[in-house]
Amino acid sequence: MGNTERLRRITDAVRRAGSLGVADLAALTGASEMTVRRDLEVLAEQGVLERYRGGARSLLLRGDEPPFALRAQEGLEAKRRIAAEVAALIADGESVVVDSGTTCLEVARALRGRRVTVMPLSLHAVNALAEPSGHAAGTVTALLVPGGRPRPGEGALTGPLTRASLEALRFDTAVVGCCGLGAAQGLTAYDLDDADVKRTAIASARRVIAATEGAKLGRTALAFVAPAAALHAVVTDASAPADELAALSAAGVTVRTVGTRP
Amino acid sequence: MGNTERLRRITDAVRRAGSLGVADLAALTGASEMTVRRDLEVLAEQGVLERYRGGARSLLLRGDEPPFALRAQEGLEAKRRIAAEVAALIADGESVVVDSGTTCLEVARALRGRRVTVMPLSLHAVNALAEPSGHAAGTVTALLVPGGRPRPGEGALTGPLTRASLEALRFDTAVVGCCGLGAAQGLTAYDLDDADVKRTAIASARRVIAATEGAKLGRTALAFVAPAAALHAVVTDASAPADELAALSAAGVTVRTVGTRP
DNA sequence: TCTTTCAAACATCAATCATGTGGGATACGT
DNA sequence: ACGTATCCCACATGATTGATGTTTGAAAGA
Repeated sequence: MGNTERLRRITDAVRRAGSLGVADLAALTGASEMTVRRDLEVLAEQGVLERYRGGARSLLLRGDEPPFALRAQEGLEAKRRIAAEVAALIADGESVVVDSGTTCLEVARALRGRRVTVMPLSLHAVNALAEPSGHAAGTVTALLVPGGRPRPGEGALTGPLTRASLEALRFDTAVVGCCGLGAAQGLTAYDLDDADVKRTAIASARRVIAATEGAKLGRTALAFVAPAAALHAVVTDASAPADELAALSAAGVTVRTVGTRP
Repeated sequence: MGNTERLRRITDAVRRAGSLGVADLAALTGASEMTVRRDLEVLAEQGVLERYRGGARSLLLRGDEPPFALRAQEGLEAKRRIAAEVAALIADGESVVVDSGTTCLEVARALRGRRVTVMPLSLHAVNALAEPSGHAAGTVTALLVPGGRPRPGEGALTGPLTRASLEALRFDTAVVGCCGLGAAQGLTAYDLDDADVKRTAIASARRVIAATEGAKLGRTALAFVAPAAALHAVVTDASAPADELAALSAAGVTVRTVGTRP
């Protein structure tokens, strides 16, 4: 779909300006007003913006995270590389709990077909691992679904059922994503329920790997999950600030950076 | 996709004959050999049959149930009507657990957008209820995902995690499907794990509705789930044998038959 | 070795989707 | 209430995808 780029530009423009007219957006994107309207309808359904007669205003005023569908596209290449590196750290036969989020979704995809037991914490990842992996008979990846209520849009499973599912099991490895990470502030997330799930996942795993884009390093989000010392390894990309990496390393975390180029 | 019909015919022909050549199937379906080969590949991936050089042999020799994708298409109209009737029996605000199986999948679809809390016991139904219902903001249907291991193909969630999820909750209504049902033999299923889940679901609901095609009435499958008296209502279609319906009625079950014609 | 069968590559057709255009309906400002 | 700008509903068009068939070189089995 080539409309993704246009949706992104509309989202950005509206967010930057606060609100914008349909005509402005049509001029900006080069598309017709009708197309812009259809786009706005889509974005309004995703909760990105709110429509009013003549234009739209952004609902993501501040540090709110953009909707899943958009984030999943951004920096896909880097996420894939990070995911491949994480998958390489996981041995056959292991049991792994994989967090929600777009980076971890790629990790789930990278584990598809591997001889491992996986419990993904988001519906997106569940779908990525269920069935369509091909050979229905010779399926080697064992899939475990946790209970919970899916958070709208994210598909992230949360709540007491998720907690109970995690507490009933012990994993070799937990792969967690984050919204912010640093040696000083530890691992943080935007959503309180998510943070709770992450914490429980970390508690039921022997080894914890954080998978995150470099841009998240040094940032802090609302909900505290765990101190940096709770992590055994961090896999990130080359865009990560060097001082943060050094600080994490000094805190005893194994740091792995995947190149931005092949 | 118009290929469904051809897939069904190939499946039937191979099952009837035990094994068949590619040329025979091409002649039977009127399609080219290449298309038949591609179909066989698909069916082999679904575990329906096994390929060998020159043809394929059926893997569903006995009373095994055909794969989910095929069953989901058969009698869709009747299933939709049954599902609509079941949905009409459920009041707004109720919490409902919906069993796995193709008929119950339609029930889940029928509940989409209703102001109810739903816990579906299969991944297919989870996907039918998650997100793409439109308005991300004004989503009224509360979705609860049970834990468990999805049974390959079926997507039916089973095992201790599923059991634990069910035992942690109490529902107003359980909608269960079945592979066999009768006043004498009770409600039965093919799969032992499924039967266990069904039993647990029934135990944690105040009211139990069985939704099933008429053809299942009077049949018996391997695993016993519950006596007919455990059911409060049965919704089926006009193809159900009258004597079975009468016997169920006599056992104190409310019987509802939806017409085959609108 | 030779024949049959298979699968990758290309061509074709239909279906679907994205987009644009016109016209009638609708909402907002005055 | 009126007028105008805006919106949405159809329908048309171009692009993309998916299913099917044909060809052809490779591979399996006799």
